[in-house]
Amino acid sequence: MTEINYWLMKSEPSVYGINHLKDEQETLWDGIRNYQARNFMRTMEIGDQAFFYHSNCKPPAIVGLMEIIGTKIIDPTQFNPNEKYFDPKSLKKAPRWDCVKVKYLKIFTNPMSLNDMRELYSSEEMPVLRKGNRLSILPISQAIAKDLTRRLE
DNA sequence: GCCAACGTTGGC
DNA sequence: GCCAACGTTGGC
Repeated sequence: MTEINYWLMKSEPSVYGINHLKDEQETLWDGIRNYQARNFMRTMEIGDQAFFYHSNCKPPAIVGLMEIIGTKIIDPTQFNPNEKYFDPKSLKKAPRWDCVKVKYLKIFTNPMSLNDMRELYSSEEMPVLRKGNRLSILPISQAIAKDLTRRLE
């Protein structure tokens, strides 16, 4: 049995929330312009699962679950001058940014807020709790993922 | 709206 | 390669 990996992916609900994903069912997770976050995406594999985190809202929380269904996809927004995420320094020959495709799995009836997470886990075991961590894509350990899955229904 | 934390840029 | 200036994230 091969083990899947788990991730946490942030998005602002006013920009693209879990309900948007539920409506669309699938989406490209594009617009990531941070190398660390990009590098995490590059290690994702099809079948991995990601917890959907609502950021910059009240309260910040894990609200849903999704599955990675496509990897190492060149982010099309980097080449479009009309796009917010246009990167004039990215060359078609050597694209700087790529992304993954995700599929909606579920919305949790009882989301887990950032405060809840702080009470349940330490910042050592859960990177999203680390002070000043602004990365929008982060790994989640097997142990935490298991616990989250058990608590979130 | 504030601001701490941190990433990126670019002059030198 | 250093580092000041600047931009962004995101909790509060």
